[in-house]
Amino acid sequence: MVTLSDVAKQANVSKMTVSRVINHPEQVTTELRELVVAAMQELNYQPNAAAKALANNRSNVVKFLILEDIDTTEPYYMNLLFGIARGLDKRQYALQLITDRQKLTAGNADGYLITGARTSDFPWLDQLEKPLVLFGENRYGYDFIDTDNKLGTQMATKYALAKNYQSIIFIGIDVKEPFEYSREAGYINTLQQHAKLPRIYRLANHSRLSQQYIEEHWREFAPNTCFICASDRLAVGVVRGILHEGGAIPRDFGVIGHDGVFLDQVSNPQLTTVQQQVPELGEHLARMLLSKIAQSGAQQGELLLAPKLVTRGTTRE
Amino acid sequence: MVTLSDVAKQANVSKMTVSRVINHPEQVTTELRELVVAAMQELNYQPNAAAKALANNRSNVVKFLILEDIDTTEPYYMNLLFGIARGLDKRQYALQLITDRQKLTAGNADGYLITGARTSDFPWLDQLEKPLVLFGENRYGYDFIDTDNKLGTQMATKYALAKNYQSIIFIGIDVKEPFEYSREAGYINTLQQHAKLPRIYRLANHSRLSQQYIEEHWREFAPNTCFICASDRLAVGVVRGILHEGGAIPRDFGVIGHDGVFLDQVSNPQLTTVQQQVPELGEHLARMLLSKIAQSGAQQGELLLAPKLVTRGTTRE
DNA sequence: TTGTAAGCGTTATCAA
DNA sequence: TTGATAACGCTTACAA
Repeated sequence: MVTLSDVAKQANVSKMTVSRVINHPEQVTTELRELVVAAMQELNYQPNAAAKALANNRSNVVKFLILEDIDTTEPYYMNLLFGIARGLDKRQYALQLITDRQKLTAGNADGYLITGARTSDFPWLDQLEKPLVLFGENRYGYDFIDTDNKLGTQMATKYALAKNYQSIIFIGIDVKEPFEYSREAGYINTLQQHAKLPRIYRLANHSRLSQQYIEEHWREFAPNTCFICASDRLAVGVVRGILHEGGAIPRDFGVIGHDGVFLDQVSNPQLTTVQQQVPELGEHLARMLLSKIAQSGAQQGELLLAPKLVTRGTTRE
Repeated sequence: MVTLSDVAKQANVSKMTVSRVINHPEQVTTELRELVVAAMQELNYQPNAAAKALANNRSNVVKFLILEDIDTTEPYYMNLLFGIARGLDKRQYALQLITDRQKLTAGNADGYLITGARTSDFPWLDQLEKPLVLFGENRYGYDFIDTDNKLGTQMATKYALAKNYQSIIFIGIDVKEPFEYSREAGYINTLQQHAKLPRIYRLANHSRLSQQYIEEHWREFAPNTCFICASDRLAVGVVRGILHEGGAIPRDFGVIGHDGVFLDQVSNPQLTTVQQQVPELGEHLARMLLSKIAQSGAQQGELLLAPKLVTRGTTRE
């Protein structure tokens, strides 16, 4: 294994000069810096993360806690995880996946990424001693990153209006969480701007339930209606319900989902959906946490990433 | 931060005794050991992974390389990842996710977990200097863990026969990989034992293709046929094709998938499928790699985990 | 600007 | 069986 000392010898300088070239290059003269850089390349020097971590009183590990039930976690998290991994990689950070909150404080970590946190979790979040970034909106001042949920449903609703669907109905998820409020708000705002009355139904997030709902209330839905759904799961059920009742998609009925991960593509027809930029969200999560760690816990604020409206088979051309 | 020294003081012993209690407890007398354990608990001692790693010339990091295209990786890997995480956690190991093989040897790691490796990858795998375990069958002597693919299709085929489907057709994935050969072998064996002739069709792994295939060859399939599919994707397409042609599932046509992750449940009707024990596979992967690391790279052999046949709506009661 | 020395928390080695 | 010492590779603090 090539160490700092090896590089130092090769470049005829002290270990410290090599260390400075890596961490504070501006403190080193250009000639020495170039000598050292050349030596590092020649020897293919790979810094030892453990030694660095020990000297810095760090662990170079970040924990990712998923509070939602795994069985229900759709493919979504896979993409998020890859984004996080990409963000951590650049700084040689590794990841620990946690599903049991008890294990969060066991072992070492420099900070925490937490998803699925609800209001009831905030008390124990406050007890944590390491920097923390949430994935998902909250209104209590925790740093977070999320999709711009409001913008997403605004885009979807505007699109449905532009495609001349007369009646626009929102199928929401029956939870009292900020992401759902934001999605509903985007829908309501846009309708109001067009002097239309909102119609919102809320269901647990299962395709079976939304399918059943559509079938049972079929007579209430006139042709020329578009359903804006708070998830692709709900959207898939709505599509099935409409097809089961003999409705024509996309001619008489439009359906727009939300999330845009996997399910939208395997469904038939493929869903028009508000696609979250999941890997990018993950990468920003990692970046925000690392910079919070570097700034010894300083507040980072919030970051909303714009989603993309992907138009496919469940809305008019 | 509580260190070994703190515990040592508290217990009135030397650091080394504390270290031994942790790593070689059999070398310490019972009384001292109890004293030390008590002190560790009282102070809530958490070993410093970085220091341990440095002293052991380890990194306490394992890299997980995914060679397949992420976009096509279904939810499957999420579960695998959680299994791996669980296996690593117990020994305070952290994970780095890699999708770019170039990055595998950048930075530090004590070993590699690799999935999606094909024969063409073996040359560069041989160049790797750290212990390595593959996820997925291979016949070149690399240590690996996989589902017992042959057993899975045997179970599926026997079940179809037991349910009195007369004709049993295999819809395979059109790749030349051991897992596919094993799945086909399980099907062929079982049919031969029942003096029936195998019928195998191979397609790329997309539901659209299998649906299309069924529709285009519909007249070739007599009622009382069961399709054994090499993936849930293919199975979902087969179901759609049958329904589209007006076939009755499960009365006249049975469909059995393979994998049992997510897709089987969101499909309608829910699939009968050969369900892989994915989190367990992940946990065993981690365990095998850690023990290989501990044994400085000793051969670990192969491990096949039995899948479960989950019977649902696409086969007869 | 560069180098020296000490220390981060742990473990292996060797001596008692 | 237990303890003192040195070492792992790096960085901070201080000296030159």
